[in-house]
Amino acid sequence: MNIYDISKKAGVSTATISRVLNGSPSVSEATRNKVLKVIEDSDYTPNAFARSLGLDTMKTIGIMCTDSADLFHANAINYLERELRKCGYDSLLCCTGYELRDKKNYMKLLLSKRVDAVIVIGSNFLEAVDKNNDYIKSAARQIPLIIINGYINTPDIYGILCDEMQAVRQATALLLQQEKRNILFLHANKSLSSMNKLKGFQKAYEDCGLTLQGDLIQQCPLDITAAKNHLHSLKIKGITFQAVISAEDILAIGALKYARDEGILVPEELSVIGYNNSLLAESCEPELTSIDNHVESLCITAVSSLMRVLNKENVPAVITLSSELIIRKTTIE
Amino acid sequence: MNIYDISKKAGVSTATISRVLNGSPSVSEATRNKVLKVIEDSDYTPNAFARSLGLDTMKTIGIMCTDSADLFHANAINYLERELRKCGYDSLLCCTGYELRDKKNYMKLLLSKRVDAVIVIGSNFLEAVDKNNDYIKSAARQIPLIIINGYINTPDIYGILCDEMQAVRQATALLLQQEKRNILFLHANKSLSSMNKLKGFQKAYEDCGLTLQGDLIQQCPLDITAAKNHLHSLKIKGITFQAVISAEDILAIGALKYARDEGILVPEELSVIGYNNSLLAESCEPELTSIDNHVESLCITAVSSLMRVLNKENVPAVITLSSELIIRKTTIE
DNA sequence: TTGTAAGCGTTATCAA
DNA sequence: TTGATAACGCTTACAA
Repeated sequence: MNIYDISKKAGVSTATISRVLNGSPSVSEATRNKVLKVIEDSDYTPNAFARSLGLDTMKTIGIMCTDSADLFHANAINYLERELRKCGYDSLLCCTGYELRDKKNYMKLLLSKRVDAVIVIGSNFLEAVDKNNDYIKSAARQIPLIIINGYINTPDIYGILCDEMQAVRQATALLLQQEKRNILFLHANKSLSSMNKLKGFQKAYEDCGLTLQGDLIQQCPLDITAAKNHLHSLKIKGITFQAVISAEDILAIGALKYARDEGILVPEELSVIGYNNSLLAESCEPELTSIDNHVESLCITAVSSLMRVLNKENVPAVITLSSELIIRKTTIE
Repeated sequence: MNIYDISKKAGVSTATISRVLNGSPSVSEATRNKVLKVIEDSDYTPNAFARSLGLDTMKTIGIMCTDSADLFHANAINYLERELRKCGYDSLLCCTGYELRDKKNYMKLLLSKRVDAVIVIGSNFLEAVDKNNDYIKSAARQIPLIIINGYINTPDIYGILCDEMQAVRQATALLLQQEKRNILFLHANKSLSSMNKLKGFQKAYEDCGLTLQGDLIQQCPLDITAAKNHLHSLKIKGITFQAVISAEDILAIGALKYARDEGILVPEELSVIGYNNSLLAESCEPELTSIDNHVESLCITAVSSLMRVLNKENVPAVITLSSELIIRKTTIE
């Protein structure tokens, strides 16, 4: 059942059918009704492919993330999909995993599907080695490209960021003020996002004129048990710390588990601050002080920026939203 | 830049370009290399719309869920996307929210985009009132339709289920054996999934010949604090219970928070069992005994069933995987 | 092994 | 207000 069939049945041309379908004003009321009636009776659905071919758009935005099961990503996907839908766009989701090769392939795929734009959920997505992000730059030459929580300095790439560096800097400063001199910074990877947080951590030490010992910066897998065990092993090595700031809530949970194992009191003997203010932060015990990066705002801003880019309006290359420290029970007042 | 441009540059016909692009064996090595070289140099990407128009498929599967931020859904989306990709399919994601009206619209939208099939993530998606699922039945007449963790008894709908009823029945039986006579069943909605779990709960009581008091079945919003407060209010009303089984981990976490508030010992005075075995179950304290519904297996099975349906192979209407009780620290041995 | 040309189902331009 | 028809870019049956 296609537009020709309908045109025959209705006794008008395909052009007129198309006009009715697209709400063109230049169709007489009588014709319109006649056509609508026929369409109704035939339960005909226009072929989106043919339509896309002519218009060269499918009204679809590609969303790339490493892992949709990660809580931050899961929330972002949810908000993005909702906002895009409001604007009449579908979301083609790509969970690339962590391999650069796969990320590149997914990007190629999205381009070949001729999505109207790509939104990259940048945390854990961008590589710290700049050259490894070249494929993103090259994609941006073809279609609008928005990065959430990340930025690559290239024309045609728009970054919607939250100020991770500043957030960690303030959180660290808070702990230093409380005379916690040995703070452990725990991260899971060398993503741009992690490195920004680390910078904030280091700056806070500089701000106070304190020297930061190298062994207080630690990396471990993104997993509760891995984080817990990592801290145990540090303790055995004799590395001491009175606080932990982690780049992810999940690592902070590991720190809480470690403290419980060792009988260390939280927050009195060990303060812990997580990042993301995810559901995990409310689930654990004691409830976790965590940095909220305002996912929802990031996503809403990303979509509205994207719409302006698509409309050829002028959009700032970088928009930075502030983060917020949510104080719960793993830090002292 | 289209196939004609490439064909001119390479000095061969568009048919040959197409053959090279699609890996047809009937192209000479020399021609193939020449064409590939030209394609490379021109950084040409085939137009997926034109291709889809001819083939009448975009190799895209629609995924519908209520809320991708829910941990079960987030995991399912991740696994589904990964498995579909392996089979060469993209995923068009729809997070519909909980309104029936919206669900219907999303389904219409997917159909008009001519996806090759739809996978519905059923938990919280299917309505308990059968008639409200009619739009799904009607969609199934047009394209293959797979429901994960849900089933509608209609030809052309395939259900990949985990045995929620049995799982809850066994978990309840375990508690009853431990002389916990008043078990509270806590659920967040009247979805088919919740109702199945409830049935298992009731059956376990029947199995033991015990009568279940109506006020031990409780509903509250899907939220830690809401669950906690709900239990507080029950206590005030004088409703007593020695165990909680919840239809979602998040409600179980609320129960743990309640116990902590009240100084009730878990698991000695109150046993708690969650559902989903999500990350939350490992994050809380004490760590939560929870029913694992094997999301990954569900998704892998769903995709492989779907591929068979697409190949017109014979596929059972219902596949049920067993669930598994993961014992942690909120139940006694 | 390669080329020609029809066909996929729309939309848009131009003419009536 | 309506119709005829080219155009969108690819695949494929058939011919060479």
